[in-house]
Amino acid sequence: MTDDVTETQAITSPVMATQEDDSGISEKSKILSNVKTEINITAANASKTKVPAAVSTEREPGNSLSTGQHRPRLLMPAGVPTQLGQIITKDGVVQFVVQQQCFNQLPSISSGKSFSLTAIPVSAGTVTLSSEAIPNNYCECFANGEFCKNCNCTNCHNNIEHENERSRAIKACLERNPHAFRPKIGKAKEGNERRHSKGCNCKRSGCLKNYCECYEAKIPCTVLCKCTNCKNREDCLERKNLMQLADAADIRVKQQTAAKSKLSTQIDDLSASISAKNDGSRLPLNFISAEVIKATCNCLLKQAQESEKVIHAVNI
DNA sequence: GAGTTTGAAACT
DNA sequence: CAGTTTCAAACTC
Ligand SMILES: [Zn+2]
Ligand SMILES: [Zn+2]
Ligand SMILES: [Zn+2]
Repeated sequence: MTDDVTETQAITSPVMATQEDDSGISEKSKILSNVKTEINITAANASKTKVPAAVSTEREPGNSLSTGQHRPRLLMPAGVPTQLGQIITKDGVVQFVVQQQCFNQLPSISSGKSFSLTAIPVSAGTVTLSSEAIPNNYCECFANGEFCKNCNCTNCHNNIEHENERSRAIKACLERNPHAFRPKIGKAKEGNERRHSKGCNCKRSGCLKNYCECYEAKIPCTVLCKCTNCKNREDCLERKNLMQLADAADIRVKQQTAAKSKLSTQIDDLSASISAKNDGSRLPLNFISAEVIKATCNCLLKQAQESEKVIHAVNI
């Protein structure tokens, strides 16, 4: 019963007492932070929940290197509070502020909006929360401005059934941070090149791995970047080589795919011809003869040789 | 799949 | 503004 969901007014008065003006979340955040430090929560439990994010989702149709899957990189907008999952004491009970799932939104305390609480009994001193007691309030689907698809969020409201609620949440996020939901990396505007709006701060990747937001977006580092040992500047040889290699790999993949489909059709033709020869009275097995095996082997050999050629070309 | 590396965002 | 912490994605084996 201790995990029950209770109602809002359980929140301690100190939180309410301080501020009535609607001026800002930052005030609330401060207050909540103070509460947090008082409780002395172990670090692992203080689940900071991240907030709507401008995600660099611009995905250029043509250049799907490797998987083509872009990590939905979080470019956290400043000015958006991150105090979801706050823990508040009351009568020896730790309460965890939960919010409507998947809206990446700060529960509004002073406005008295209703949200649920998970209550966990606590002895004095440090508190340990089980991880399942901490709901995941951050949802990447929402951050992407999308409806929830295959995320394992519970009690999800980020769907068409809750359209009103959802658009309210979006609006609220945009009010706090006008840049929320806005892809911060690329705008391929005519004339000027697209670039990272803030630049990266890479130290160890040389900006040649997807850890680097610039590299991930396939753009060179700029003067805005504060990276060390950068090998992703416009004029950098390493960058150019890598790009070349990537292109070559891309070509290779395409050619292999083409070869595969060719082989596949050839096999289909073969089996069709077998069927044609088989007038119904005899088993097809009889026609897997030396002739057929030879033809198949030739196909495979041809494909192998082509792949070899391509790999050779790449290595030059 | 487990374990490590990495850097953005948050926080101080 | 710099140093620290956090944490999930990228990466490695
Ligand atoms: Zn970088
Ligand atoms: Zn950069
Ligand atoms: Zn760089």
